[in-house]
Amino acid sequence: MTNSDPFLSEMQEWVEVSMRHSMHGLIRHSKEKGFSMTQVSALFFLRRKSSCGVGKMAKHLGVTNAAASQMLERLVEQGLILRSEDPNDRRGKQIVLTDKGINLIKKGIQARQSWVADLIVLFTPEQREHIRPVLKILIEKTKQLGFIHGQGCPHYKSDI
Amino acid sequence: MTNSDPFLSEMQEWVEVSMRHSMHGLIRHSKEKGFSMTQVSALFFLRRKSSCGVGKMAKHLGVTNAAASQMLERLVEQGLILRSEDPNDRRGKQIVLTDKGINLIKKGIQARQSWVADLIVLFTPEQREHIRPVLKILIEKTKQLGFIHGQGCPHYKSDI
DNA sequence: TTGTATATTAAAGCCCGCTTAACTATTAAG
DNA sequence: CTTAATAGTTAAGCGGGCTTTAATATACAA
Repeated sequence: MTNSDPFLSEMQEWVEVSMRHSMHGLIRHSKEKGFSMTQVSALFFLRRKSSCGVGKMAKHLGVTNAAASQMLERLVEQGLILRSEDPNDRRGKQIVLTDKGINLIKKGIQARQSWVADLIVLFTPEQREHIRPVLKILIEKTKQLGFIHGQGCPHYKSDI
Repeated sequence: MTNSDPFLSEMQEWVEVSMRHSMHGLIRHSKEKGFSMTQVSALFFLRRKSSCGVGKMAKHLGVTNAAASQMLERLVEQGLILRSEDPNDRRGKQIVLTDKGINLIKKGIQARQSWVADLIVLFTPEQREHIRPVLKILIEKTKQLGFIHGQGCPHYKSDI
């Protein structure tokens, strides 16, 4: 059960501690604003996709079309998304974020990242310069990973 | 709105990409097993605290005592936690994880961190040796942060 | 003993998220 | 044109998670 690779262990520990702080901020923010994780997940997905149909959203969330349709209806009522007919295929709908929805997401991201501002003041300028190139390569490789996964597993790309 | 500090931006970008992968794994795992985020959050909290009372749990989750009591009852029925009388104060209850609950959490953590194993193979041995000391200091400082926050803000320490 | 504070439980009711099944509307294929 | 296939909505129903309100049990203090 235990890890023999210290590099893996350290990476996992870093993910664990950073996740704890990020989730703290995001969950508290969502709860205060009265949004469920499903709704937040849907909004984050829309932010990445710019626009999508009901079926795409359902696939992303891993629920039926009916469930997605109902959930999106609530988001429309709250003024967070816009749902209009797809001009190319009138069977479909185009769903986009409203300004209100965009602002809500921005607040969510801020809440999720607020601890980072508290963290970085703990580093000296020398430490920062030492950390930066490592961060860059971590980000770069992790993004590659996302791309690879995106091809092999097109459904359920969580954006939270 | 935009960040002038490149170090802050890079740290935030890292949080964003790593969160996406971690949440992907955790949400999918929880959904497959049929557990809500509230339940998962409660189990993670118990894992950190070893044991706690209903009131503590309610404060952690940000809900009323009644809500926490009901949710814990469901976890008892599922065999994930044990709820017994506190011998020191017979008004209270002691809640601890069962082996089944511990195993479920371990699976959740694995699901959350599975992408890390895919990530680290992308690094050369030289890169790993370069990254490791940086990870150590990031972890160390972030843990300090958690401790500071824990004193100023004793409620709502999210463990997810 | 009599309050008073603390902690847990029960009951009623609401909303959310999900499912299945049935339905409408549009597009594509024969 | 008829028949399918596709996209989305609607309705009924279930259970979860939450609240408020009220009831209960224990501990401690005057």
